[in-house]
Amino acid sequence: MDKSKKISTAVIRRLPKYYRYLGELSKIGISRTSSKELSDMTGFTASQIRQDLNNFGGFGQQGFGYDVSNLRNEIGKILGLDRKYKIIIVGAGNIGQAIANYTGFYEEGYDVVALFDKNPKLIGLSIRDKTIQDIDDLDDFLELNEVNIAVLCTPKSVSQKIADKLIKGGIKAIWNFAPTDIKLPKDIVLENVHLNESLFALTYYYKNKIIND
Amino acid sequence: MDKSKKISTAVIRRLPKYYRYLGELSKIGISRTSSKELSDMTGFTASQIRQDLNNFGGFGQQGFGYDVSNLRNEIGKILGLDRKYKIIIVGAGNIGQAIANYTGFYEEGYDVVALFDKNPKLIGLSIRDKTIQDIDDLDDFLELNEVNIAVLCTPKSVSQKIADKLIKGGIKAIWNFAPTDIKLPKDIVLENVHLNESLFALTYYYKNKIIND
DNA sequence: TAGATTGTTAATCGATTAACAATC
DNA sequence: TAGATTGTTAATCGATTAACAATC
Repeated sequence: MDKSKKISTAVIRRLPKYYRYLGELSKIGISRTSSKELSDMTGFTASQIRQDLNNFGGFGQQGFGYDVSNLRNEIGKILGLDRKYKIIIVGAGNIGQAIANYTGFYEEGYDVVALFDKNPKLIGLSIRDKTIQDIDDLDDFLELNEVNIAVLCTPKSVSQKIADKLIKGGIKAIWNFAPTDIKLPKDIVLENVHLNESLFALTYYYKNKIIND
Repeated sequence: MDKSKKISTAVIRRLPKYYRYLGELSKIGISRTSSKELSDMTGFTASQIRQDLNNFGGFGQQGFGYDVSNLRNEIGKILGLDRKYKIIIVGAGNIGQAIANYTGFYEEGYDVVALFDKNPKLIGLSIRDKTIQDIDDLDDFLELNEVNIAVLCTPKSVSQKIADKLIKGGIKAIWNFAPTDIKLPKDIVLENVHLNESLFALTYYYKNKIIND
Protein backbone atom coordinates (compact mmCIF):
# COMPACT_ATOMS: atom_id res chain seq x y z
CA MET A 1 0.00 0.00 0.00
CA ASP A 2 0.86 3.66 -0.08
CA LYS A 3 2.21 3.41 -3.59
CA SER A 4 3.28 7.07 -3.29
CA LYS A 5 0.86 8.16 -6.03
CA LYS A 6 -2.52 9.01 -4.55
CA ILE A 7 -5.53 7.74 -6.45
CA SER A 8 -8.10 10.45 -7.04
CA THR A 9 -11.63 9.94 -5.83
CA ALA A 10 -12.92 10.40 -9.39
CA VAL A 11 -11.09 7.20 -10.32
CA ILE A 12 -12.46 5.30 -7.33
CA ARG A 13 -16.01 6.29 -8.22
CA ARG A 14 -15.64 4.96 -11.72
CA LEU A 15 -14.44 1.53 -10.59
CA PRO A 16 -17.86 0.32 -9.41
CA LYS A 17 -19.25 1.09 -12.85
CA TYR A 18 -16.56 -0.98 -14.57
CA TYR A 19 -17.22 -3.71 -12.06
CA ARG A 20 -20.93 -3.69 -12.79
CA TYR A 21 -20.56 -3.74 -16.58
CA LEU A 22 -17.98 -6.49 -16.42
CA GLY A 23 -20.47 -8.47 -14.38
CA GLU A 24 -23.05 -7.99 -17.09
CA LEU A 25 -20.64 -9.10 -19.81
CA SER A 26 -19.77 -12.14 -17.74
CA LYS A 27 -23.42 -12.98 -17.27
CA ILE A 28 -24.07 -13.07 -21.01
CA GLY A 29 -21.05 -15.25 -21.55
CA ILE A 30 -18.56 -12.76 -22.93
CA SER A 31 -15.09 -13.56 -21.66
CA ARG A 32 -12.97 -10.97 -23.42
CA THR A 33 -13.31 -7.23 -23.80
CA SER A 34 -11.36 -4.08 -24.62
CA SER A 35 -11.13 -0.53 -23.39
CA LYS A 36 -12.98 0.43 -26.57
CA GLU A 37 -15.90 -1.86 -25.74
CA LEU A 38 -15.99 -0.73 -22.13
CA SER A 39 -15.97 2.83 -23.41
CA ASP A 40 -19.07 2.18 -25.51
CA MET A 41 -20.83 0.74 -22.50
CA THR A 42 -19.85 3.19 -19.81
CA GLY A 43 -19.52 6.40 -21.79
CA PHE A 44 -16.01 7.04 -20.44
CA THR A 45 -13.25 7.30 -23.03
CA ALA A 46 -11.12 4.24 -23.76
CA SER A 47 -8.08 6.27 -22.84
CA GLN A 48 -9.50 7.15 -19.46
CA ILE A 49 -10.42 3.57 -18.76
CA ARG A 50 -6.88 2.41 -19.49
CA GLN A 51 -5.49 5.21 -17.34
CA ASP A 52 -7.81 4.29 -14.49
CA LEU A 53 -6.91 0.62 -14.58
CA ASN A 54 -3.21 1.26 -14.86
CA ASN A 55 -3.28 3.10 -11.57
CA PHE A 56 -3.52 -0.35 -10.05
CA GLY A 57 -1.55 -2.49 -12.44
CA GLY A 58 -1.57 -3.83 -15.96
CA PHE A 59 -4.57 -6.12 -16.16
CA GLY A 60 -4.69 -6.35 -19.92
CA GLN A 61 -2.65 -7.82 -22.67
CA GLN A 62 -1.42 -5.88 -25.65
CA GLY A 63 -3.19 -6.75 -28.85
CA PHE A 64 -5.78 -8.77 -26.96
CA GLY A 65 -7.62 -6.70 -24.42
CA TYR A 66 -8.88 -7.77 -21.01
CA ASP A 67 -10.15 -11.03 -19.66
CA VAL A 68 -13.60 -10.16 -18.38
CA SER A 69 -13.77 -12.25 -15.26
CA ASN A 70 -10.15 -11.67 -14.34
CA LEU A 71 -10.54 -7.92 -14.64
CA ARG A 72 -13.75 -8.00 -12.67
CA ASN A 73 -12.03 -9.95 -9.93
CA GLU A 74 -9.13 -7.55 -9.81
CA ILE A 75 -11.42 -4.53 -9.55
CA GLY A 76 -13.37 -6.35 -6.87
CA LYS A 77 -10.15 -6.84 -4.94
CA ILE A 78 -9.23 -3.18 -5.34
CA LEU A 79 -12.61 -2.12 -4.01
CA GLY A 80 -12.39 -4.66 -1.22
CA LEU A 81 -15.26 -6.82 -2.41
CA ASP A 82 -13.27 -10.00 -1.85
CA ARG A 83 -14.30 -10.20 1.77
CA LYS A 84 -17.39 -9.84 3.95
CA TYR A 85 -18.54 -6.78 5.82
CA LYS A 86 -20.81 -6.62 8.82
CA ILE A 87 -23.08 -3.66 8.76
CA ILE A 88 -25.60 -2.26 11.17
CA ILE A 89 -28.44 0.05 10.34
CA VAL A 90 -29.19 2.82 12.79
CA GLY A 91 -32.62 4.27 12.22
CA ALA A 92 -34.93 1.58 10.88
CA GLY A 93 -37.51 3.74 9.13
CA ASN A 94 -38.17 3.53 5.42
CA ILE A 95 -34.65 4.16 4.20
CA GLY A 96 -33.10 1.88 6.78
CA GLN A 97 -35.53 -0.87 5.88
CA ALA A 98 -34.98 -0.32 2.19
CA ILE A 99 -31.28 -0.91 2.62
CA ALA A 100 -31.82 -3.92 4.83
CA ASN A 101 -34.12 -5.37 2.19
CA TYR A 102 -31.92 -4.72 -0.80
CA THR A 103 -30.57 -8.09 -1.83
CA GLY A 104 -27.89 -6.66 -4.11
CA PHE A 105 -25.76 -5.90 -1.08
CA TYR A 106 -25.96 -9.41 0.32
CA GLU A 107 -24.74 -10.75 -2.99
CA GLU A 108 -21.61 -8.63 -2.73
CA GLY A 109 -20.79 -9.74 0.78
CA TYR A 110 -22.46 -7.13 2.96
CA ASP A 111 -24.35 -8.59 5.90
CA VAL A 112 -26.81 -6.60 7.92
CA VAL A 113 -26.21 -7.98 11.38
CA ALA A 114 -28.52 -5.64 13.30
CA LEU A 115 -30.97 -2.75 13.05
CA PHE A 116 -31.69 -0.16 15.72
CA ASP A 117 -34.41 2.38 16.26
CA LYS A 118 -35.92 4.29 19.14
CA ASN A 119 -39.49 4.08 17.92
CA PRO A 120 -41.33 1.48 20.08
CA LYS A 121 -43.57 0.69 17.13
CA LEU A 122 -40.56 -0.49 15.17
CA ILE A 123 -38.63 -2.21 17.94
CA GLY A 124 -39.28 -5.93 17.79
CA LEU A 125 -40.26 -6.00 14.12
CA SER A 126 -38.26 -8.31 11.92
CA ILE A 127 -36.58 -7.31 8.68
CA ARG A 128 -35.01 -10.23 6.84
CA ASP A 129 -34.66 -12.29 9.99
CA LYS A 130 -33.17 -9.49 12.04
CA THR A 131 -35.18 -8.00 14.85
CA ILE A 132 -35.10 -4.23 15.17
CA GLN A 133 -33.48 -3.47 18.52
CA ASP A 134 -33.82 -0.58 20.90
CA ILE A 135 -31.26 2.10 20.15
CA ASP A 136 -30.41 2.11 23.85
CA ASP A 137 -28.87 -1.30 23.32
CA LEU A 138 -26.50 -0.02 20.66
CA ASP A 139 -23.54 0.54 23.00
CA ASP A 140 -23.76 -2.96 24.40
CA PHE A 141 -24.10 -4.44 20.97
CA LEU A 142 -21.00 -2.70 19.72
CA GLU A 143 -19.07 -3.92 22.71
CA LEU A 144 -19.98 -7.52 22.05
CA ASN A 145 -19.93 -7.62 18.26
CA GLU A 146 -17.57 -6.71 15.51
CA VAL A 147 -19.14 -4.29 13.05
CA ASN A 148 -17.46 -2.81 9.99
CA ILE A 149 -19.89 -0.28 8.64
CA ALA A 150 -22.75 1.67 10.20
CA VAL A 151 -25.54 3.02 8.04
CA LEU A 152 -26.95 6.20 9.52
CA CYS A 153 -30.63 6.67 8.65
CA THR A 154 -31.75 8.78 11.56
CA PRO A 155 -33.42 12.20 11.49
CA LYS A 156 -30.84 14.93 11.12
CA SER A 157 -31.53 16.34 14.58
CA VAL A 158 -29.93 13.33 16.25
CA SER A 159 -27.46 12.13 13.65
CA GLN A 160 -24.40 13.89 15.05
CA LYS A 161 -25.07 12.51 18.52
CA ILE A 162 -25.55 9.00 17.22
CA ALA A 163 -22.49 9.26 14.99
CA ASP A 164 -20.44 10.16 18.07
CA LYS A 165 -21.84 7.11 19.81
CA LEU A 166 -20.90 4.90 16.89
CA ILE A 167 -17.35 6.20 16.91
CA LYS A 168 -17.07 5.63 20.64
CA GLY A 169 -18.25 2.08 19.98
CA GLY A 170 -15.36 1.54 17.58
CA ILE A 171 -17.06 2.03 14.22
CA LYS A 172 -14.62 3.14 11.50
CA ALA A 173 -16.94 3.69 8.55
CA ILE A 174 -20.27 5.51 8.32
CA TRP A 175 -22.64 5.61 5.39
CA ASN A 176 -24.72 8.68 6.09
CA PHE A 177 -28.24 9.22 4.75
CA ALA A 178 -29.13 12.05 7.10
CA PRO A 179 -29.48 15.33 5.19
CA THR A 180 -26.77 17.03 7.21
CA ASP A 181 -23.01 17.07 7.49
CA ILE A 182 -21.56 15.27 10.45
CA LYS A 183 -18.19 15.99 11.97
CA LEU A 184 -15.96 13.04 12.64
CA PRO A 185 -12.35 12.35 13.59
CA LYS A 186 -10.43 12.22 10.38
CA ASP A 187 -9.48 8.58 10.65
CA ILE A 188 -13.14 7.68 10.23
CA VAL A 189 -14.39 7.02 6.73
CA LEU A 190 -17.60 8.82 5.84
CA GLU A 191 -19.71 8.57 2.73
CA ASN A 192 -22.65 10.94 2.46
CA VAL A 193 -25.75 10.28 0.42
CA HIS A 194 -27.39 13.68 0.36
CA LEU A 195 -30.62 13.02 -1.47
CA ASN A 196 -31.80 16.60 -1.26
CA GLU A 197 -28.65 17.81 -2.98
CA SER A 198 -29.17 15.25 -5.70
CA LEU A 199 -32.76 16.35 -6.23
CA PHE A 200 -31.78 20.03 -6.31
CA ALA A 201 -29.17 19.36 -8.97
CA LEU A 202 -31.76 17.48 -11.01
CA THR A 203 -34.11 20.42 -10.61
CA TYR A 204 -31.49 22.86 -11.86
CA TYR A 205 -30.96 20.91 -15.06
CA TYR A 206 -34.67 20.34 -15.52
CA LYS A 207 -35.41 24.02 -15.12
CA ASN A 208 -32.74 25.07 -17.58
CA LYS A 209 -33.83 22.51 -20.14
CA ILE A 210 -37.34 23.87 -19.95
CA ILE A 211 -36.20 27.46 -20.28
CA ASN A 212 -33.81 26.83 -23.12
CA ASP A 213 -36.21 25.25 -25.52
CA MET B 1 -30.26 31.97 -20.38
CA ASP B 2 -27.43 30.49 -22.39
CA LYS B 3 -24.98 33.00 -21.03
CA SER B 4 -22.34 31.50 -23.39
CA LYS B 5 -20.20 30.28 -20.48
CA LYS B 6 -21.28 26.82 -19.45
CA ILE B 7 -21.50 26.18 -15.72
CA SER B 8 -19.73 23.00 -14.70
CA THR B 9 -21.63 20.33 -12.87
CA ALA B 10 -19.17 20.57 -9.97
CA VAL B 11 -20.42 24.11 -9.36
CA ILE B 12 -24.07 23.07 -9.53
CA ARG B 13 -23.49 20.34 -6.99
CA ARG B 14 -21.99 22.76 -4.52
CA LEU B 15 -24.92 25.17 -4.68
CA PRO B 16 -27.28 23.01 -2.62
CA LYS B 17 -24.69 22.95 0.15
CA TYR B 18 -24.44 26.73 0.22
CA TYR B 19 -28.21 26.88 0.19
CA ARG B 20 -28.45 24.56 3.14
CA TYR B 21 -25.85 26.33 5.26
CA LEU B 22 -27.37 29.72 4.50
CA GLY B 23 -30.68 28.31 5.71
CA GLU B 24 -29.02 27.28 8.95
CA LEU B 25 -27.47 30.71 9.44
CA SER B 26 -30.83 32.28 8.78
CA LYS B 27 -32.50 30.01 11.28
CA ILE B 28 -30.15 31.08 14.08
CA GLY B 29 -30.71 34.74 13.25
CA ILE B 30 -27.50 35.56 11.41
CA SER B 31 -28.20 37.98 8.58
CA ARG B 32 -24.74 38.65 7.22
CA THR B 33 -21.92 36.36 6.21
CA SER B 34 -18.73 36.20 4.14
CA SER B 35 -17.01 33.80 1.82
CA LYS B 36 -14.59 33.17 4.68
CA GLU B 37 -17.36 32.12 7.04
CA LEU B 38 -19.02 29.96 4.41
CA SER B 39 -15.64 28.40 3.79
CA ASP B 40 -15.32 27.43 7.45
CA MET B 41 -18.76 25.85 7.35
CA THR B 42 -18.64 24.03 4.05
CA GLY B 43 -14.97 23.18 3.78
CA PHE B 44 -14.69 24.72 0.32
CA THR B 45 -12.16 27.55 -0.04
CA ALA B 46 -13.40 31.12 0.17
CA SER B 47 -11.94 31.71 -3.27
CA GLN B 48 -13.90 28.87 -4.74
CA ILE B 49 -17.12 30.05 -3.15
CA ARG B 50 -16.70 33.52 -4.64
CA GLN B 51 -15.89 32.00 -8.02
CA ASP B 52 -18.96 29.79 -7.86
CA LEU B 53 -21.31 32.61 -6.96
CA ASN B 54 -19.88 34.95 -9.55
CA ASN B 55 -20.84 32.53 -12.27
CA PHE B 56 -24.35 33.78 -11.67
CA GLY B 57 -23.84 37.39 -10.67
CA GLY B 58 -22.42 39.58 -7.95
CA PHE B 59 -24.50 38.85 -4.89
CA GLY B 60 -22.14 40.40 -2.37
CA GLN B 61 -20.88 43.80 -1.46
CA GLN B 62 -17.20 44.69 -1.22
CA GLY B 63 -16.05 45.22 2.32
CA PHE B 64 -19.28 43.83 3.68
CA GLY B 65 -19.94 40.30 2.55
CA TYR B 66 -23.26 38.69 1.70
CA ASP B 67 -26.76 39.19 3.00
CA VAL B 68 -27.71 35.71 4.19
CA SER B 69 -31.35 35.60 3.22
CA ASN B 70 -30.82 37.45 -0.04
CA LEU B 71 -28.04 35.08 -1.08
CA ARG B 72 -30.11 32.08 -0.09
CA ASN B 73 -32.98 33.36 -2.19
CA GLU B 74 -30.76 33.94 -5.17
CA ILE B 75 -29.29 30.46 -4.98
CA GLY B 76 -32.80 29.10 -4.59
CA LYS B 77 -33.78 30.88 -7.79
CA ILE B 78 -30.73 29.54 -9.61
CA LEU B 79 -31.59 26.00 -8.56
CA GLY B 80 -35.23 26.56 -9.43
CA LEU B 81 -36.54 26.26 -5.88
CA ASP B 82 -38.77 29.31 -6.32
CA ARG B 83 -41.57 27.26 -7.78
CA LYS B 84 -43.42 24.01 -7.17
CA TYR B 85 -42.77 20.64 -8.75
CA LYS B 86 -45.16 17.76 -9.16
CA ILE B 87 -43.51 14.45 -8.74
CA ILE B 88 -44.69 10.88 -9.08
CA ILE B 89 -43.06 7.86 -7.56
CA VAL B 90 -42.92 4.74 -9.67
CA GLY B 91 -42.24 1.70 -7.56
CA ALA B 92 -43.69 2.16 -4.09
CA GLY B 93 -41.51 -0.21 -2.13
CA ASN B 94 -39.27 0.90 0.69
CA ILE B 95 -37.28 3.50 -1.18
CA GLY B 96 -40.32 4.91 -2.91
CA GLN B 97 -42.16 5.16 0.38
CA ALA B 98 -39.16 6.70 2.08
CA ILE B 99 -39.09 9.49 -0.46
CA ALA B 100 -42.84 10.00 -0.26
CA ASN B 101 -42.54 10.27 3.50
CA TYR B 102 -39.60 12.62 3.59
CA THR B 103 -41.01 15.98 4.65
CA GLY B 104 -37.92 17.94 3.69
CA PHE B 105 -38.97 17.78 0.05
CA TYR B 106 -42.44 19.14 0.71
CA GLU B 107 -40.90 22.11 2.46
CA GLU B 108 -38.93 22.95 -0.65
CA GLY B 109 -41.94 22.81 -2.94
CA TYR B 110 -41.89 19.24 -4.19
CA ASP B 111 -45.30 17.59 -4.16
CA VAL B 112 -45.78 13.89 -4.52
CA VAL B 113 -48.98 13.74 -6.54
CA ALA B 114 -49.11 9.99 -7.09
CA LEU B 115 -47.41 6.66 -6.42
CA PHE B 116 -47.54 3.58 -8.60
CA ASP B 117 -46.67 -0.06 -8.11
CA LYS B 118 -47.58 -3.36 -9.63
CA ASN B 119 -47.64 -5.31 -6.36
CA PRO B 120 -51.32 -5.94 -5.43
CA LYS B 121 -50.34 -5.90 -1.76
CA LEU B 122 -49.23 -2.28 -2.12
CA ILE B 123 -51.93 -1.01 -4.49
CA GLY B 124 -54.57 0.76 -2.45
CA LEU B 125 -52.35 1.57 0.49
CA SER B 126 -52.07 5.23 1.42
CA ILE B 127 -48.82 7.10 1.90
CA ARG B 128 -49.30 10.65 3.15
CA ASP B 129 -52.84 10.85 1.77
CA LYS B 130 -51.94 9.45 -1.63
CA THR B 131 -53.20 6.04 -2.61
CA ILE B 132 -50.74 3.76 -4.35
CA GLN B 133 -52.13 3.13 -7.81
CA ASP B 134 -51.78 0.25 -10.20
CA ILE B 135 -48.83 0.77 -12.53
CA ASP B 136 -51.16 -0.10 -15.41
CA ASP B 137 -52.92 3.21 -14.78
CA LEU B 138 -49.70 5.19 -15.24
CA ASP B 139 -50.28 6.02 -18.91
CA ASP B 140 -53.76 7.36 -18.25
CA PHE B 141 -52.55 9.36 -15.29
CA LEU B 142 -49.81 11.03 -17.32
CA GLU B 143 -52.29 11.90 -20.01
CA LEU B 144 -54.59 13.63 -17.56
CA ASN B 145 -52.08 15.24 -15.18
CA GLU B 146 -49.08 17.45 -15.46
CA VAL B 147 -46.04 15.90 -13.83
CA ASN B 148 -42.57 17.44 -13.66
CA ILE B 149 -40.38 14.76 -12.17
CA ALA B 150 -40.65 10.99 -11.97
CA VAL B 151 -38.81 9.07 -9.28
CA LEU B 152 -37.86 5.64 -10.49
CA CYS B 153 -37.70 3.10 -7.64
CA THR B 154 -38.42 -0.09 -9.51
CA PRO B 155 -36.30 -3.25 -9.70
CA LYS B 156 -33.60 -2.88 -12.31
CA SER B 157 -35.09 -5.57 -14.55
CA VAL B 158 -38.03 -3.33 -15.46
CA SER B 159 -36.60 0.14 -15.06
CA GLN B 160 -35.67 0.71 -18.69
CA LYS B 161 -39.13 -0.31 -19.84
CA ILE B 162 -40.83 1.92 -17.32
CA ALA B 163 -38.51 4.80 -18.12
CA ASP B 164 -39.53 4.51 -21.77
CA LYS B 165 -43.15 4.62 -20.70
CA LEU B 166 -42.53 7.74 -18.63
CA ILE B 167 -40.89 9.48 -21.57
CA LYS B 168 -43.76 8.54 -23.84
CA GLY B 169 -46.08 10.06 -21.26
CA GLY B 170 -44.23 13.37 -21.48
CA ILE B 171 -41.94 13.20 -18.45
CA LYS B 172 -38.81 15.33 -18.86
CA ALA B 173 -36.90 14.55 -15.66
CA ILE B 174 -36.15 11.23 -14.01
CA TRP B 175 -34.59 10.65 -10.62
CA ASN B 176 -33.32 7.10 -10.88
CA PHE B 177 -32.76 4.84 -7.87
CA ALA B 178 -32.54 1.61 -9.83
CA PRO B 179 -29.01 0.18 -9.73
CA THR B 180 -28.62 0.30 -13.48
CA ASP B 181 -28.01 2.83 -16.22
CA ILE B 182 -30.98 3.73 -18.32
CA LYS B 183 -30.82 5.08 -21.84
CA LEU B 184 -32.90 8.13 -22.58
CA PRO B 185 -33.28 10.69 -25.34
CA LYS B 186 -30.78 13.41 -24.60
CA ASP B 187 -33.35 16.11 -23.98
CA ILE B 188 -34.45 14.22 -20.86
CA VAL B 189 -32.80 15.11 -17.58
CA LEU B 190 -31.58 12.14 -15.59
CA GLU B 191 -30.09 12.03 -12.13
CA ASN B 192 -28.82 8.69 -10.92
CA VAL B 193 -28.56 7.69 -7.29
CA HIS B 194 -26.48 4.56 -7.49
CA LEU B 195 -26.37 3.39 -3.90
CA ASN B 196 -24.23 0.37 -4.65
CA GLU B 197 -21.54 2.56 -6.20
CA SER B 198 -21.63 4.78 -3.15
CA LEU B 199 -21.23 1.81 -0.81
CA PHE B 200 -18.38 0.38 -2.90
CA ALA B 201 -16.51 3.66 -2.74
CA LEU B 202 -16.99 3.75 1.02
CA THR B 203 -15.68 0.21 1.19
CA TYR B 204 -12.58 1.11 -0.80
CA TYR B 205 -11.66 3.90 1.60
CA TYR B 206 -12.51 1.80 4.62
CA LYS B 207 -10.34 -1.04 3.42
CA ASN B 208 -7.38 1.20 2.71
CA LYS B 209 -7.67 2.93 6.06
CA ILE B 210 -7.53 -0.41 7.77
CA ILE B 211 -4.55 -1.56 5.76
CA ASN B 212 -2.62 1.65 6.07
CA ASP B 213 -2.53 1.85 9.83
C1' DT C 1 -11.04 57.82 5.96
C1' DA C 2 -9.27 53.08 7.05
C1' DG C 3 -10.54 48.40 7.09
C1' DA C 4 -12.72 44.74 5.12
C1' DT C 5 -14.18 41.77 1.66
C1' DT C 6 -15.82 41.32 -2.74
C1' DG C 7 -15.30 40.44 -7.91
C1' DT C 8 -12.09 39.10 -11.20
C1' DT C 9 -7.78 38.15 -13.47
C1' DA C 10 -3.68 35.35 -13.44
C1' DA C 11 -1.12 31.26 -11.83
C1' DT C 12 -1.24 26.65 -10.50
C1' DC C 13 -2.68 22.31 -10.18
C1' DG C 14 -4.85 18.08 -11.52
C1' DA C 15 -7.53 15.34 -14.52
C1' DT C 16 -8.66 14.02 -19.16
C1' DT C 17 -7.44 13.12 -23.80
C1' DA C 18 -4.30 12.13 -27.52
C1' DA C 19 -0.56 9.76 -29.37
C1' DC C 20 2.37 6.11 -30.00
C1' DA C 21 5.88 2.72 -28.87
C1' DA C 22 5.71 -1.82 -26.82
C1' DT C 23 4.19 -6.32 -27.41
C1' DC C 24 0.97 -10.06 -27.49
C1' DT D 1 4.45 -12.04 -39.44
C1' DA D 2 0.68 -8.48 -39.44
C1' DG D 3 -2.95 -6.62 -36.78
C1' DA D 4 -4.69 -5.24 -32.67
C1' DT D 5 -4.79 -3.14 -28.36
C1' DT D 6 -2.48 -2.28 -24.31
C1' DG D 7 0.51 0.62 -21.11
C1' DT D 8 2.47 4.97 -20.70
C1' DT D 9 4.24 9.47 -21.86
C1' DA D 10 3.12 14.00 -23.56
C1' DA D 11 -0.32 17.60 -24.65
C1' DT D 12 -4.49 19.67 -23.60
C1' DC D 13 -8.09 21.11 -21.10
C1' DG D 14 -10.63 22.61 -17.14
C1' DA D 15 -11.09 23.50 -12.37
C1' DT D 16 -9.13 25.31 -8.20
C1' DT D 17 -6.35 28.51 -5.78
C1' DA D 18 -3.85 32.78 -5.24
C1' DA D 19 -3.50 37.55 -5.67
C1' DC D 20 -5.03 42.03 -5.82
C1' DA D 21 -7.45 46.09 -7.57
C1' DA D 22 -12.09 47.83 -6.90
C1' DT D 23 -15.18 49.62 -3.73
C1' DC D 24 -18.43 49.58 -0.03
